[in-house]
Amino acid sequence: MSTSVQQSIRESLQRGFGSVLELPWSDIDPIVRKSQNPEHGDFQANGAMGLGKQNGLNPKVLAQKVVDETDFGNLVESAEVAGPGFINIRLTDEAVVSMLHMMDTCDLGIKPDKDMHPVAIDLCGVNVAKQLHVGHLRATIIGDTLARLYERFGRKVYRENHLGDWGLPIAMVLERLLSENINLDTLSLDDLNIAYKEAQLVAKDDVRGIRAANNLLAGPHRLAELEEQNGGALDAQSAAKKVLNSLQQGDKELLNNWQKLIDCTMRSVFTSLELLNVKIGPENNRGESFYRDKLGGIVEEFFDKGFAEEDDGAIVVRFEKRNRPMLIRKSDGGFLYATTDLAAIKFRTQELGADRVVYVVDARQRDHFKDLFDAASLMGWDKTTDGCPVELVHIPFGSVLGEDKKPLKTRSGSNVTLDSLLQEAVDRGTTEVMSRSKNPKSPTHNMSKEELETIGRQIGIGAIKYADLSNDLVRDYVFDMERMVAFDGNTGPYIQYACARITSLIKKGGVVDDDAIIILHEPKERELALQLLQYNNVLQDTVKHLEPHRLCTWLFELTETFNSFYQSCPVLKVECETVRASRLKLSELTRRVVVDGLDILGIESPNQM
RNA sequence: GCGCGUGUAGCUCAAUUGGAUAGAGCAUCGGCCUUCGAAGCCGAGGGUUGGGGGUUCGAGUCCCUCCACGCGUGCCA
Repeated sequence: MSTSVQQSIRESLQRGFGSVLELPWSDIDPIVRKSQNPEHGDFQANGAMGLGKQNGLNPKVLAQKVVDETDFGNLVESAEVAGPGFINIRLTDEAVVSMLHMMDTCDLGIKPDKDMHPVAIDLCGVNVAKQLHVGHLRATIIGDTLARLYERFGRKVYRENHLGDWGLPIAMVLERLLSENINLDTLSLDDLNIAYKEAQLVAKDDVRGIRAANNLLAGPHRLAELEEQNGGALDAQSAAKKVLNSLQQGDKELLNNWQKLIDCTMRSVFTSLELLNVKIGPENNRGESFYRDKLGGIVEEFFDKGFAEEDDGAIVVRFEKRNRPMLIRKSDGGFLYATTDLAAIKFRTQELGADRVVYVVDARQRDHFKDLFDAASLMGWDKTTDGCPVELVHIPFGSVLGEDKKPLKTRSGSNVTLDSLLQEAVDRGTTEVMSRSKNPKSPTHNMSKEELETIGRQIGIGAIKYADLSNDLVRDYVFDMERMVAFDGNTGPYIQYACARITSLIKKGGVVDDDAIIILHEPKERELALQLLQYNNVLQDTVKHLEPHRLCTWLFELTETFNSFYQSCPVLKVECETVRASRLKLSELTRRVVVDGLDILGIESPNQM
């Protein structure tokens, strides 16, 4: 028997439908779902309506025949036909108990994926000389969570931090700093950031761009951006090009200085990433500079295969299904980010051997990834070298908005840095924990300041991450710190709190008996058991759609279900020893699942709070 | 102009990808602490799913058409 309830029911019904319809059972989808309404049983099968129609049978008659024919073993207590042809199924308590015991292993019933190819995830997207801001928040934590999810299924994951560490922007910063004789060894990221902005301001002579954008009726966002860049000193730009040229020639001293900019940036970045509790370190750095010597070859390859052509001095790749071409080389011979991305996609599929490449990049770059993926498949990089088809996926996430529903800015109108955001969340979490610990009844009452700060940090960071991951990724969301760190409602702290209560309950109850038998007499016990059995399904669903909010919603439901159970079913105070052991075991299983689920979301589970 | 996306309760969001009476949480109102952590539990009110057509046993979900907002739109990343 499989630990996935749904799978077991599905297989039984596949055989049932197969025998009634005289069709190969493996082709049949009985569409088994968890029932929304408890009155309709534990699960329902919706397949009879469609299959009846396809085979010229009355769906209700078909459903009844299937119910009569299907051998559910000891799994099902009742299977009834309702409405236009729903099959409502209620499981036997014995089956629920037995599957729950099977889930009670160290992997919690999650079996490794059969696919042994690695997964590459493009995430974070740091730019050298630029401070992390809210925009990086999503690319980082969504990417890290997807990585953890794949790892939970035993997949090897390459977290690819595709640094913006090469090209004209960096050369401009470097040129500017060197020309002002600034000591690169004592530089702070703030200094760098200022230099970056100044360099951007002076070096971009983009009047033509504004005119073109006006003609094209570009959005206000883009226009503002272009106007900001206007101001044009061409000599600054040519000086920067000289620096870039020397860098590309391999000038030792210059490269040495360039490395200092990267080191300075990454020192600060890794401090933030560590606070964020994401598994991204120096080993994940593989930025634009890594691909710098491959770009010419990439363009050559497109030429060789006849997919590239010259147009107005630039090199473009054209696609049959749309007019918009992809530029892979500028008319001045320089390369673009598209070229680097092509080199990266080739590396990831052909050298790393990934059969899934996931790009966690904001939704505004949809068109770019369409082009990129189509170009990659023209070149045959949509298959690994051992012939496995590669899935290229862009996760287009929405923007983080302020209260005014515009991209989040500080009061003065500048970008909100990630550090300031995280610090505020940590402060709020810590304040709450501290104030709660003043209560003599609180388990945190006698804790040291350091311990309380640790918990405050776990809560604050967990709040931000949960708020981000718990809604549909493609949508923009309004950043509301107040709501995120609230301890009631669908928030990270609510789940952490529920988990802390279970932990302390178990601690108080002494040892959990591994051999205890689970007993389901009370409706709330059964409800909790059924919810726990969904874990496998939810994780598979989450990894299939790459939508963390599915896991979030389910975890919230699980903790709600537990709290409800806990309210009506005494655990430690129940008289009957076997019931006590059973409820303790249910609690322990819940705790382990919540901790595991939160860990996939990159959220810590404090024992007290 | 063209392309892409979004629109669900006062607010913030779900809806098992076409399934049964559209569900949660905040907020509001009403109950439950001398009993395992009340950061909790139980209950109530609140909806023309942006509008209008269509497809079918069944549509928030698919198709068409309007509307509103956002984003993108050839040498930035």
